[in-house]
Amino acid sequence: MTLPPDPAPAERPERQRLQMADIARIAGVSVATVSRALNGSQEVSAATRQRISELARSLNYTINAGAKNLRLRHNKTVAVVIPFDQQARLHVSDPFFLSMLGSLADALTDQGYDMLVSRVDADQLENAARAWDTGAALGVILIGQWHSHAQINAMSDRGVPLVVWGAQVPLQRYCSVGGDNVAGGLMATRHLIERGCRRIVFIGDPTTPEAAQRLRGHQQALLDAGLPHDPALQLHSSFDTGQARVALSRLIESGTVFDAVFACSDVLAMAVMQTLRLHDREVPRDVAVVGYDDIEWASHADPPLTTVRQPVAHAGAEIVHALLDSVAGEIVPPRTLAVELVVRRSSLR
Amino acid sequence: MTLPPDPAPAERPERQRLQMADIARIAGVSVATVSRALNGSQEVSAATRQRISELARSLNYTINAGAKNLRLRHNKTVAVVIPFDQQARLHVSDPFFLSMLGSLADALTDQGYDMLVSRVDADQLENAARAWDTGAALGVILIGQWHSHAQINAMSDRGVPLVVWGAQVPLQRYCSVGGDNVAGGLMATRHLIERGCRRIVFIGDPTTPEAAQRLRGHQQALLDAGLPHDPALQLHSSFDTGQARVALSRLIESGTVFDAVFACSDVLAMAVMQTLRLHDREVPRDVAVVGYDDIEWASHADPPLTTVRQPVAHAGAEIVHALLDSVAGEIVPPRTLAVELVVRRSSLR
DNA sequence: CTGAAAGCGCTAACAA
DNA sequence: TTGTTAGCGCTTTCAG
Repeated sequence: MTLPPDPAPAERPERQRLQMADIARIAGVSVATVSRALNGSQEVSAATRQRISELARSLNYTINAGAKNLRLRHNKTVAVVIPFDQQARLHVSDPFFLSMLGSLADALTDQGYDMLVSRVDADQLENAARAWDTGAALGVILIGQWHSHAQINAMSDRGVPLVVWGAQVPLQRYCSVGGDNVAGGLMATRHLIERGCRRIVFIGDPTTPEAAQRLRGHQQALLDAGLPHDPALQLHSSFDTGQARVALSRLIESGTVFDAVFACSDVLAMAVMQTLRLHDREVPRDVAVVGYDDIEWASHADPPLTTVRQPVAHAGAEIVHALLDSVAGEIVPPRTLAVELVVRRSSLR
Repeated sequence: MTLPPDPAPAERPERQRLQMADIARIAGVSVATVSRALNGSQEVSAATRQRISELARSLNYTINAGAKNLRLRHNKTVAVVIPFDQQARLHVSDPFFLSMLGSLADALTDQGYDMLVSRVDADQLENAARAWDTGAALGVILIGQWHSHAQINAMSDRGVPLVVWGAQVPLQRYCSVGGDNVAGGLMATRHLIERGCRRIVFIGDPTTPEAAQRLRGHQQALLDAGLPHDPALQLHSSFDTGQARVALSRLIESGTVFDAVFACSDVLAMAVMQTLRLHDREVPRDVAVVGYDDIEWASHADPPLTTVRQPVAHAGAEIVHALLDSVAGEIVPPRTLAVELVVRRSSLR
């Protein structure tokens, strides 16, 4: 009337891993005592606690997290999902996202949480909650909101604890943490104007909230300086550098005059600089260039790239914090982090 | 004599997530039936199976993975650990490692596995097995072996299912999957020699197994061509570009003559090209440069970088395969993957 | 201070 | 075909 599913002693799938009962037996105590000892309970005598801890350590025994979580009805892992846009071809490979991942890993590790990473097609963002639905993670961090605003709202409404790195947008019912994109765009363009640039190309994909805000800042800076906004100078390009190259080449070939480019990411800026060189435009003499993100490569570029620095290291901690709070049931307001203009040679003319 | 730890109905930590019992109640069947239905058992009538599946889907219910794993005594997540060397300052941020991560994510997802990512200090690599010890993961993938050969052997001896991306070295008791570093070094240097280079600088850290093998290939190529091996041309630099810059600058300032550089990574090669430019050496006219990895940036560099391509996409699948096999108890032999020289402008003189 | 026993959410004999 | 029930590895009341 039971189910000893281990009749043949040769059939066990993944034995060898010891469990609490094993070390209890070896130590000659009950599992309850081992549990208490390993969890540092004061109820157990210091001596046995010590003895059991050492035994466990020497045997490389660690409490089975799954069972513990099940019993305690909680868990210590958070899901980080990288939306992966087929079209934009922006995979995990953008250095900015990579560094974000690193930053999150650090913040999570600091707090004793594990990080479950997955990529999900940006068109099916509802899959992002899978790790939560299955109980594998206590919450979800989304890197970038892309075009999925509505789906994210839906997940949030369903009660999925959720924080997204991205822009703060109207009607958002989830917590976002992001850089101050409007200020970033403003700073970048204002700087260019101060360096004497008058016809500044903007390149990015304003259908994403972040780029849209950067564009807004850009336009504001033009307005502030009394400069006209020429639509011909606004180049649409997703984060894919191929598009950027084509768009910029076309612009140059069309004979349109411009003396600066503000790109929505450093990767884009790199493509811009290469394209300019291809067309014998020298940076910064002929065209000043400003990027966005301040990835490590930016300072080593040739010429070193002026860019808007996103507070990546800080962001990781901030995001994790927000998620943990929202798991605890708090209503966490969106947060906008200050960004900073880092001036290097690419914009000095 | 029991433990209803939910006396106050307002105290429950993270309720709201439904469980099998809930949907069983709603569907008016037993949990066993739900379980069977959701697992696609043939024992349950097609009608109820359908009904229950739809109910679950509409309620966003998903089987709790932790409980299922506990009961089934297995799990579907693998740990990917990125050794993180304080000294080499090589974090997750090297694009090569990033793309490796992406490749693993894809391969794992394809097979229905989750990916738990952690960084561990390369000096305390024994922590890499934590996810396995706690039962959180069924195996561990290590990206790079660095200097921790012995510790990896130890983990493997302990029975931790383990695959490392890296070089195949003598006395290794774990499975490694890696590019053919000797061949890579050979191809790179032979190519340089064919282009007429005679004094070729090698830059890398030969205390890591991978770089050591690339150096071996490099030396072999020199030997094959009857060229002398000048120790002065062998520059030690970890993957940190700062070291590379300093070392190369010194070499130049010392007046040592050279006409090519073979760098152990593309990131290093980038630093090399910048340093050369700083010293008014033109690439490839004055100095030909070959890198290693073929990260995305390489083809967009200025000039585009000749490099040894590592089969990243393929590697992810290969590694996952090896790990799964070794979890299944097979003895998986190390595997060396073919690499390929991609000739671009940086070496054409 | 320690042990016995119940049960976290699930699966699979076994019985009906 | 479906329900009943035991138990995966752990924590924690309650009794000793």
